[in-house]
Amino acid sequence: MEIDRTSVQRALRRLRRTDLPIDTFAMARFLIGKVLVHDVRTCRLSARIVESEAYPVGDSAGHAFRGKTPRNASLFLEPGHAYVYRVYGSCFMLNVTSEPAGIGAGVLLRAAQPLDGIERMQRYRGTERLIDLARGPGRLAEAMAIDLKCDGLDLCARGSLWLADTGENADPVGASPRIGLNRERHRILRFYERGNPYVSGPKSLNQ
DNA sequence: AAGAAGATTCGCT
DNA sequence: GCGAATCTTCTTA
Repeated sequence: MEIDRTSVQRALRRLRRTDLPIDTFAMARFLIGKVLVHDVRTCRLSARIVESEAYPVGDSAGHAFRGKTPRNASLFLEPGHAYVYRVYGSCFMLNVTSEPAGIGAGVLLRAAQPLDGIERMQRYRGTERLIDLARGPGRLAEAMAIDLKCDGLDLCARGSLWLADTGENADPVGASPRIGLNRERHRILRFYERGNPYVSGPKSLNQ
């Protein structure tokens, strides 16, 4: 039977820190099929994560590569914290930290399938098109009301921004080089749910 | 002090 | 497909 992913009657189990892998590669795969939830006032925004990118230790494209600074400090928190930064003047990127405290690494959330709060997301995004609400990291952040206020939040605390497991079986996960990078462009560090139309990037990367 | 680059998006051709 | 928008951070191109 087809699983209904549009119903608000959805079983969302809050992920605890002990549920998370303590490894950047494993975290990037693990997050595919999980749900990102942001409770803003009385409205719940939620979306199923369908695409991620790993920025592991030693990656010269990673923001932690040259050590800890005020901007990237959140990357050095325990696994399951949010690292949010602004790029190109107007876009926010949401990452989930993925290594033990003191080690800077994370996973970028690149695309998601909207579940709850779709009307609100449409307003934030300025478009009705479901497929475009969170397809791309900047769009995902805008749809989910993620900005610098979310930087450093613990996604495993009882806060408004959290991760959930639906209990559904994960679909097959594909891998490819990352998108939009010059450094380390050869590495296979992007993960996506195969065949999911909410995944971003060119078709050639989504086989 | 100034300039380039950047984990992107949107609108136009 | 291409280029502008937009602004913070890091480098000295």
